[in-house]
Amino acid sequence: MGVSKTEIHSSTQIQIAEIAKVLSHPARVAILEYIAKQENCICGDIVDEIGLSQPTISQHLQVIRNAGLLIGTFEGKRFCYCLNVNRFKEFQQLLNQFFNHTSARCC
Amino acid sequence: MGVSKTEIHSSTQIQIAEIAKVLSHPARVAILEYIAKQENCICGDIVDEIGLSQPTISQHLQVIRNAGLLIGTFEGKRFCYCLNVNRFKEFQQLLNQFFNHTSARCC
DNA sequence: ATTTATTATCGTAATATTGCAATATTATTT
DNA sequence: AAATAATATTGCAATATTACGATAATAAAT
Repeated sequence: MGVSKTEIHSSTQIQIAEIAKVLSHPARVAILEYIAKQENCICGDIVDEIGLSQPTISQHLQVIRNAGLLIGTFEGKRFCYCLNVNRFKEFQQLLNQFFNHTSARCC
Repeated sequence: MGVSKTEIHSSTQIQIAEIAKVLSHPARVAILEYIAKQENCICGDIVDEIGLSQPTISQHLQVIRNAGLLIGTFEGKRFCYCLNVNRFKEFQQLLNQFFNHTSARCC
C-alpha cells in the first residue's frame, strides 16, 4: 500500500535503489554538478543558480547529505559544504558493479 | 506543488534523473537482475521469484519497458521479453559520463 | 549585544509512487 | 469456438515526494 517492501530484497538491491534515488531528481543532479564545479565551495548561491526556492534546495541538499555525499570544510572563516568525492566515486563504482554483473548474465 | 519543475533543468540532467528513477526501486533492480540472468528469456515467473503480486510486477515492468530496457523476442512459439543490453549499457555509459564529468570538476 | 545574512525546519498543498484485488485483454491450446 | 494460461489495466488506499511560505536557528559582522 504505497510503501516499499524492502524486506524481500537483498541489501545490494536496496543499496543500488538508494543510490539511484539520490540521482532520480534533476534538481539533485544539478545541485551535485554545481557543488562539484565550485572551486572554492561557496555553495550558498545554489538557490540563485537553480530556479527553486531556498527551502526546496535545502530539502534536496538533505537528501544528498543523508547519502553521505556532502562534507563540510572551512575556507578561512566561511563554512561551506563540498562534494564528498570518495563517496561519490563509491556510488559510481557500486552502480558499475551492478551494470557489469547484470549485463554479463544476460541472454 | 509536488510536481517537478523539469523546465528549469538541462536535458542531460533530466536524462540522468530518468535513468536513475528506473533503478530507484529495489524491485526494479531485482527484476532487471532476474531478467538478465534467465538464459532463455522465460520471464513469466518473475512474480514467483520476487515476492510481489502480478499487477505490481507488471507495473514495475512497464517502467522498465518505457525506459527502453525491454525487448521482445520469439523463442519457438513463446513470446518473451528480454533485457535490451544495448540500452542498458547506454544507461551505464551516460551515468559514468555524469560521474566522471562531475567528480573531475570538484574542488 | 544587536543587526544581518545564511541555512534549516515546520506546516501544508499538490502530485507521484507503491501495492494489491478485481477485471480485462491477449495468446495458446484443446 | 471454448477453455486455459499469461499478462495488462483499472480502481483504490496508503505512503512518499516535491514545492514553497512562514518561521526558527545559526553564524558573521557591526
